[in-house]
Amino acid sequence: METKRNTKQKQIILTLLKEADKPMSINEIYTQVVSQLPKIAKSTIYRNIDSLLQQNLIDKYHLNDSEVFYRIKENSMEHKHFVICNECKKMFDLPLCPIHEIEHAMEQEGFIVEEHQIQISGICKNCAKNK
Amino acid sequence: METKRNTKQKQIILTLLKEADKPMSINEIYTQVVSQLPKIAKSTIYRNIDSLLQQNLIDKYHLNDSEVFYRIKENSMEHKHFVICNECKKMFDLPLCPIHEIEHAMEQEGFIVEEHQIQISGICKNCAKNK
DNA sequence: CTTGGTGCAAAGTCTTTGCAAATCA
DNA sequence: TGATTTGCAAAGACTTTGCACCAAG
Repeated sequence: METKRNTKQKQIILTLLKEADKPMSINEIYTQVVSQLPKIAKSTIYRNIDSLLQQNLIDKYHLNDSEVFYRIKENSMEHKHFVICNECKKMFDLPLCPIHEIEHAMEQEGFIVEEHQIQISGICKNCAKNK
Repeated sequence: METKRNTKQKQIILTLLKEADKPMSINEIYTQVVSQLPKIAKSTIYRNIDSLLQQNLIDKYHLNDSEVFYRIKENSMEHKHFVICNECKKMFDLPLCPIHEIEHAMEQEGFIVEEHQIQISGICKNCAKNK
């Protein structure tokens, strides 16, 4: 089994994702990290993100139809989904997760659910107001 | 307002998606269409898919973490989601949609839901059996 | 006819990979 | 020290665009 080293680059990325606690794109991550580590390569971001995905420390999301986001995993007790505003692109927590009941129904039919994601988009309160 | 022509290429793509009635990737679409129209360019597929999305005749999905799929829209009465098997990559219909109740809750908080998608993946009955 | 669509090739994006040098353990 | 990770540059994969020609309305 391969060993995962704890490099400065990886620590910074992980800390960033922890403190953001919201989904971030590769570019957002890169821009932030560059300010602390000016010489970091984008490929290092990609490689560390892959590594963190393998280590199950982060999740991957498609929150709108073209961008990929990554977010720190919760204490496994907290289960979170997100909603994105099509106007301001801000993300909001989804207050509840309606999948579990469905999972139950599906597992009775023999399908083993491993992962699920929900994507909801629309217009947030604030943007709706300013229209 | 721009006019949308009904070209042979577009008709073939639309018919293909209608008959498949499951999400297809650009490559799947291309491979199928080429057998009927050997000279078609992949860019024509992309452009027609964009056009069909604009016309609201098809939907775009990310059903696994890297591929994009397109599927014909239902008679607007039928509202469908899909489940994908991580083993055989087959897709199955999701029997019900649990989003509407959430939408309601969200709209009471001022968020206007425009779109939603659900992605569930796991192991289907058949693949689980063969393990 | 007139305008939008097509095929082709080239250009853009985003992501991955090869490699020598650097760094962690 | 020994092996993984880094930065850089180059290669890949996927998607978009420019343009001359074609075809739908």
